[in-house]
Formats: sequence, C-alpha cells, structure tokens
Amino acid sequence: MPELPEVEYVRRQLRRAMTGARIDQVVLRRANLRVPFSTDFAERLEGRTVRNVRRRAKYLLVELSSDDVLVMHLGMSGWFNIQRPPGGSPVDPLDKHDHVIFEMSNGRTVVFNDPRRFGFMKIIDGEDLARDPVFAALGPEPLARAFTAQVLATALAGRKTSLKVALLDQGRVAGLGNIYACEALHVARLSPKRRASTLVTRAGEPRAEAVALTRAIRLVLKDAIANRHRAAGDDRFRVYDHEGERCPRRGCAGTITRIVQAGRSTYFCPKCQR
DNA sequence: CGTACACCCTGGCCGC
DNA sequence: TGCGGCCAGGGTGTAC
Repeated sequence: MPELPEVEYVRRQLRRAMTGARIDQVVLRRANLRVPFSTDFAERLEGRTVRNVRRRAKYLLVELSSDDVLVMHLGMSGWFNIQRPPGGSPVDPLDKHDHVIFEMSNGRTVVFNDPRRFGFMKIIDGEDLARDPVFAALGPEPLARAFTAQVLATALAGRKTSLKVALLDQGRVAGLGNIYACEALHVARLSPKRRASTLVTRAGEPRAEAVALTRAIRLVLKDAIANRHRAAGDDRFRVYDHEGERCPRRGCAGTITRIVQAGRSTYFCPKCQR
C-alpha cells in the first residue's frame, strides 16, 4: 500500500537497520520482480557498507560505500520485514513472497516481500542518478520547503487534464498516489474533476485555491507519516474507500461518491468539493 | 506533446 | 465450500 508516507516510513526503518552496517549476503529467491535482477546484483552489494538510505518520490535509495546506489520501488504490494536474530527471537519462516534477503553485519536480516511483484530493484552508479531518465523526469517533492504554491501553480499551468489526474502525474508532484490525491483534494475542498489549469491565473500565479491545495497536500502527507504507527485496519482516510458514507466535514451533509478517472477510483464529496 | 489504455502479478472479497 | 468476476495504493509501453 505504498504511497509517499508509507515509503517514508519504510525508509526510516531501513535507515535504522542498515546505515553503518555492511551487507554480508544477498539472497535472491527468484530471478526477477517486475524486471530481472542484473546478473551482478548480489556481487555489487555484498561487502559494501550502507552510508545512508534516502527517498525520492516513491523510490528508496540505498547509498553504498562503493558510490553505487541501490534503487528500490515497492510497487503496489512491496514491503520490508526487518528481523534481528542474535539473542532475540528466531527468524520468522520465509513466506513464498519473500523475494530478497539482505543479511547485515549488525545481525539484522532485511527481507523484501512483494506478492504482486510490481516492485523492482536495480543498482546504478551514484553519479548517474541525476541523469537517469526516471529521476530527471520527477516533479518536486511535496514535503520539501521548495514546494510552494507557485511551484504547484507552475506544475498545473496549462494542463487541461483533471486536477486529480494531474496530481497523480509524478512529473508534476512526486510521490502522491491515488489515496492521498483524493484526501488532499477533500481537505482543500476542490473537485477532482476540475481542470488543473483553473487553479492558476493567466499570468501563471497561484490562485487562493492553489495555496489551499499546497497546504492540503503537505498536511495529509505529514499526518499520514505521523500516524503510520496506528494499527492496520484503523480508518485513516476521510474519503478514500468511503463510498456512500456521509462527508466527514463538519456541517457538510454530502455523501462520498466514487467515480473513475484515468482508470482509477476517485472518492470525493460533490457537495463541498468544488 | 497529451492522453487513454492494456499490461505486469497475486490475492481478497463478493455474489451466486 | 467452491468458483468466476472484479477490484486493488504503481509504473511503463504503445497507439492514437
């Protein structure tokens, strides 16, 4: 279920488990995820020390002492299970979707599990990261200070597509997915069906609505990161997956509606989101 | 160029 | 209880 907040949560876990430690062994339990592992995958990792674990959009970047970077994406169903066997509880038995295992020199075992296998891992030279077409095409990080209403306005200017679809475009804003795009639009009281360019003046300035949306995006993402510890099954969403329920906004008697945009479900309140 | 759509893969849920 | 159909939070490649 990974969008930016979940990937950020995973990043923090990996940073704690891996930073400063050496990768002693890499076990690949199958030849591919969404794409095949390179033939030198394990070899390029084993013996290297992890300097840091960073995130760009929904990508995890493990920086290695060799100046290589292990780039990982969780896809739709990827997750990491971190264990520390020495002296503690025994290692959990492997699941059939445990595809990659990293044995760390600090005793941690980092296991990548991904039932749908839409995730991927690849290693690239750190020097090439910025030039990589995937990373070069990414839009601004919504949690960075540099993400202002003006930046959002520039991203939306001239776009005839709907606001919701524009927000899902990683080249416009990096890291928003289907859930948090819906959530942010509800907080900002904006209809997902609005033409994206209507949040921008002719001169390319952000309208008040773009300011509200900028704040809303930041709010829902930060809130999701802060509340990631809440038990699974807890309902953390205002509108996502709430079709037919009453709008949670105080004083709004609207009903959450589901529509399909660009092949994906959008949930919103037609009454208060304009 | 922008957009629309199929596709990659497995599992969970719903209705019959 | 079994089974088919549908749905799922991501990204890419192709066709128009």
